[in-house]
Order: sequence, then C-alpha cells, then structure tokens
Amino acid sequence: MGRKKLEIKRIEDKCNRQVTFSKRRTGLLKKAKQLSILCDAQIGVIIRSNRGKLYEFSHATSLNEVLQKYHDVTDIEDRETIGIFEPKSSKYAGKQADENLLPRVQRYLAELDFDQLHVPDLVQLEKELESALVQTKAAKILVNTQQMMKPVTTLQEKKKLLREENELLAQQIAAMAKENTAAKDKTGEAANNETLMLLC
Amino acid sequence: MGRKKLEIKRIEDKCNRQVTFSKRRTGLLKKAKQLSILCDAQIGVIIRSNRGKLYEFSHATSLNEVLQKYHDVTDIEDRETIGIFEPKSSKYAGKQADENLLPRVQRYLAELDFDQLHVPDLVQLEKELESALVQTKAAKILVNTQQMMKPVTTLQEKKKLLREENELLAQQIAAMAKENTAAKDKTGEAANNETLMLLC
DNA sequence: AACTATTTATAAGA
DNA sequence: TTCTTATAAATAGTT
Repeated sequence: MGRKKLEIKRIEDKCNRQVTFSKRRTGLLKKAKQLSILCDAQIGVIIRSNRGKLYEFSHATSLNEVLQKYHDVTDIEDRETIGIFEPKSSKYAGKQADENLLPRVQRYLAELDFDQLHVPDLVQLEKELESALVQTKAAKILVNTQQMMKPVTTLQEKKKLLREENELLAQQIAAMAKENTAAKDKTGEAANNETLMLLC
Repeated sequence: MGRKKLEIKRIEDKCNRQVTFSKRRTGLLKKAKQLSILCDAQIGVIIRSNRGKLYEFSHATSLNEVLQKYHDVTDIEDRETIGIFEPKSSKYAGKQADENLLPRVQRYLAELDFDQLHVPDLVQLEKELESALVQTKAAKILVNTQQMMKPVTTLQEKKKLLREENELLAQQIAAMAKENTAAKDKTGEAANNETLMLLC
C-alpha cells in the first residue's frame, strides 16, 4: 500500500518503525471504528508501543453518556464517601519506568519461543500474571469510580483521562516487574509470594 | 475501497451486513497482526458480532493458554472478566482447577531457587505480563462496556454498586499495604512504595 | 506534516 | 459461501 511492497517483518530502522507505527495505528483504530459502526459489532482494540504507550478503541461511544447519567443520579454523600480514593495523579506526573531494561531485553526475547519455556518460568509467569490482574482490577475500580463521580463534560476530556490512567497503570506494572526482578536478584527469595497470595 | 464509496453507518440489510462483517473482520485482524510484527507492538483485538460470536487477535500466541489456566484458579469475578476467552473445546475445559493448579504452583514456588532464574526468564516474564495486561484490558473494555450499557434500574442499586466497589478497593489497598510491609522486612527495601502511592 | 505512486482492502456482482 | 474485479482507501517512500 505504498511506493513499494513492504515485507511483513520487524522494521529495523527505528525512525521508520516509529513513523509506520503511527500511521498504521491510526489506520487500525479507524478500521475498528468503521467495523463497529457498519456491522453493529462490539470491538475492543488496545495497542501498546514498544515504548509502553497505550492506545485503545472501544465501540462504546456512548459510555460517556451512561456515566453522565450515573453521575446525575448519585447524591453528594456518596460522592464524598468515594472521593477519598481519588488519586492525586499530579504527584507522579514526572515518574518514568526504566527505559533501559525493557527495550534492551525485548530484542533478546524476539528470538525466544514461548513454547520452549519451562515449567518454572511458566509458573513464575502465572504468578506475575495474577499479580498484574489484581493490580489491573484495582486500577480499574479506581478509574471507574472516578469517572462515575466526575462530571465528564466532553469526549475529549474523557479520552484524555483514560489515557492518563492507562499510563499510570502501565508504569505501575512496569515498576512492579522491575521490583520483583531486583528483589530476586538481591535476596534469592520470592519477596512477594505471600502477599501475592493475599492479594489473590 | 470497493465498487462504490460506502457511508460509515450501520448497514441495515442483514445479509449485506454479515458479509461486510466477515470481510472487514478478516481485514482488521490482518492489520493488527501486521502492525504487531512490523512495529514490535503489543496488540489485543477482540471482536464480538451482534450475535455474540467472538474473534480475537493477540500478539502473544500462547496467551490464551495462560489465561485459561489462570481461569481455573480464579474467582467468579475474575472469570467473568477473562471468561470471554474461554473456548468450549479447550483442553482445560474439563479440569477441576482449584484442587490442582494453585496448590501445585505454591509448592513449586516454595522450592524454586530464584538465584537460578536468569535475565532471559525474567524478561520473558515481564513481556508476558505486559501482554496479559494488554489483553486483559481489551477484555475489560468489552465486559465493562456491556455492564455499563445495562440499564441500572434503581437508585438503590446504584448506591449498592458503588459501595461494593469501594469496599473492594479498600481491601486492595489494605492488602497492598501489608505486602509493602512484608517486602520491606525481607529485603530491607521499600519495595512497593511507588505502587502503593499510585493506588492511594 | 504533506504529497503521491502503489499496494491493499473491499463493495458489488457472479 | 467463495471468487472476481472495479474502485476506494491506506500507506511507503519522498519532500
């Protein structure tokens, strides 16, 4: 679909890859939207760049409307009760996950076949997955609650909000994985095992 | 992209809609795959036809398997979140999970020598964790939306819903605080401070 | 960010 | 459904 036929394999040139990512991401989300409208289908798309940025599409365009209604019928008292969980995201605005480890290692992994991982790896993976899911759930509750409590006036605002929350969540997970790595390297123990169980 | 320009609005003719759905669904999944390969991006796509049939793409081919195992050891609520991945013919379908997997995993972890886990393992782990997050979020988008779309009938119901979410969240935070303490004791580090702050 | 030559996706027809 | 084909759309390389 361009000047030349492009082979479907990882684009090695970083700059070119970034440009292509931007173009095709836009295209994919557009296609998703069209399909959901044309065919009345429910579609969720989530894209994560190799640098951790998140983009998503959901067919639920009227979600905002629903949330607004939700807000309107909820009384002040409840709003205040739940308000205590509201995060002050400005505090963490500057924080970034480690930019060295992940990209460096991801390349290494490109060669690895997931099927060749052994049981201990899978078990560990599963453990982490559990933890991640719990975190996701917690964050999800936060996001949902926040959205329900706040009058979200425009679609733009809502999108921005979602994006911010997504980034927070991504950072959280990255930090967690990193921390686990560090803990294991240093102590030779699974520092968080017990607590992970508690969480799940 | 065809004999005529097609307006992007719901196709009323049922037959035509079905054909278009089939074609565009294929196209969308193909695009998703290409993007994930070309740009080394993590992508999750979930499509649900208006008749409930599911189609999906994930850059992580074996993620389904992991999620299905996870399904076996997880509570109802989580199952509902992830449940859309459950194929009826799964090799895990018949498994009576809880009695098997979780205890086995726990035992395994207790015996694991974490000093022998090397960087590739941990990195793979980290990558899959991110995959899981992406896919889970995609699923979440679908599930949440569906739940949001249900008319919430009474004010009482709404309050109840919010309170339940609140309690869940409080539990999560309490658990995380506990985890934080435990991690500190073992490693001599403030392991989770960042994460905890993010949640609170 | 635009441009445009090509490739790719696909709407309609068979 | 599946294939064919004319046409619309996406996009690779360029500026």
